[in-house]
Amino acid sequence: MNDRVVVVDDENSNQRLLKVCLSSHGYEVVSAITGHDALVLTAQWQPCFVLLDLGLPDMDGIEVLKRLREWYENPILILSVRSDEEQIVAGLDAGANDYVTKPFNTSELLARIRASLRSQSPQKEAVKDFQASHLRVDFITRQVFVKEQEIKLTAIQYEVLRYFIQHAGRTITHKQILKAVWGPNAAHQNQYLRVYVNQLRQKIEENSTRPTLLITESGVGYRFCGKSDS
Amino acid sequence: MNDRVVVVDDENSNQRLLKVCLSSHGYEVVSAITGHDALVLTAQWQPCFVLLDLGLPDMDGIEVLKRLREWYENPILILSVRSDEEQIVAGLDAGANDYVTKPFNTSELLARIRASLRSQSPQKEAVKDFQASHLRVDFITRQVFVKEQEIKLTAIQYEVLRYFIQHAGRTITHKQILKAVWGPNAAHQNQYLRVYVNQLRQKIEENSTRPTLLITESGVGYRFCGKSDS
DNA sequence: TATAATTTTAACACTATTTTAATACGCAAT
DNA sequence: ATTGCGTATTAAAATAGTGTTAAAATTATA
Repeated sequence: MNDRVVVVDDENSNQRLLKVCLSSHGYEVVSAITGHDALVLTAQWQPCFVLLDLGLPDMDGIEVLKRLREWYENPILILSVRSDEEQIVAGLDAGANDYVTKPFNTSELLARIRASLRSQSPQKEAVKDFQASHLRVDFITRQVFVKEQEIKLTAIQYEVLRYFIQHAGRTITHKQILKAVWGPNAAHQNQYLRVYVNQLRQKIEENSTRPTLLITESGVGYRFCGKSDS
Repeated sequence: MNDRVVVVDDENSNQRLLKVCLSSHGYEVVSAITGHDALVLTAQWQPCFVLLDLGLPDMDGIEVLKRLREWYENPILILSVRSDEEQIVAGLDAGANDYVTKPFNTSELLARIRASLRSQSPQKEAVKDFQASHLRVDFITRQVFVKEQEIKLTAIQYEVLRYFIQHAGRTITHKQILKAVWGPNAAHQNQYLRVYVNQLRQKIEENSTRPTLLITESGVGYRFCGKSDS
């Protein structure tokens, strides 16, 4: 989850206040002055939420909100001087997650942002699962199965396997995987790899002396063969 | 998508007002007067959201909210006479989706309800208990049974067990559970975990030296094995 | 305030994993 | 066939992680 935010407000003083407040809490703030800018910036910047003032120079704020909601699914919080019921209902029904009236209390605003972010349905995670021939890896539960029989891997064994699977199909140099798993200082410890590749083969290959998944590319590195069936 | 609602408020006039207001908009309302009732009714009635007044006769409202959030995932909106920042932040951070101060405007309340329901699209059935082999946990009463014999857990022991059960099947890193139970500052206190996992094993495992439920994933964390039978 | 219960800290025994080292293997070039 | 190089295999040594217990500190309760 990123920390980017788009703040839409045409008053400079508000922009400054919000920017200070949000960035001091770890958010990366980008400001938009007009409704048009709000739409473009949100599309480009892909923020984790949007703070939207309804009083804009070029467009109706509610209209901007509706246009955003056509494709933007993260929280949108309205910040507005108007506290009348009609406007609040219109804002919420147009797709806002919350409506905060100005002047607002910053700690309340931050809490409302946290609440909105929390209630968001969990994002689709990247690759959850890998399956090829007799091997299955569940990256969520961290379980590895060979022929539907769970096998136990140590922390490093799992990391090595995960790296290979994530780069399945391409040859990975010794240096690459050593850096990825052991860190940059271990980039030349090729022996580590020999040991661990061997351990993995014992566990995941049908015949570890004739590997079909974890192939040696002599002088270069290793290559994990097998596309995920899923 | 059901239309059931639990309204928690100890004042009769508020109860009547909310009941009229909500039922005229298609909701089926059930009322709770006390915090205890709120927990039991929410478990039984499985509402699509809860309206919670914080001033209750038997328990602290925030405490009720936290207890609900241990297993209830649908929206909870706070209705309260207290409009101070401190209380609002506490309520939202305890897991509320919104905080509306009394006296409230009914159409705004309804709009905020719609917004909360919208943002949490797939409704979730509350998991009120867990049962596997010889272990049973009732999340509402916080009772734990081993072979139908109730055992007593301390507050932290219960929190640790609850976190593991609610993430059953997946490997939980030390950091994850430390953050969840002790807070972000304790993310590195692995020793806490060793002690508490050991205590739990003594209480819930048939043979604590050969655990079958709370498995060690060396170098990573722990994994709670066992799917709920229910 | 005294007492009990719980949480935190610390010490030590034990286990698992990682690293190192020694040796064997396979293949290509001479 | 022999040499040389990179790789595979194995096991012992070193390290890191875990289990266990109990005392100290803290918090809750009477």
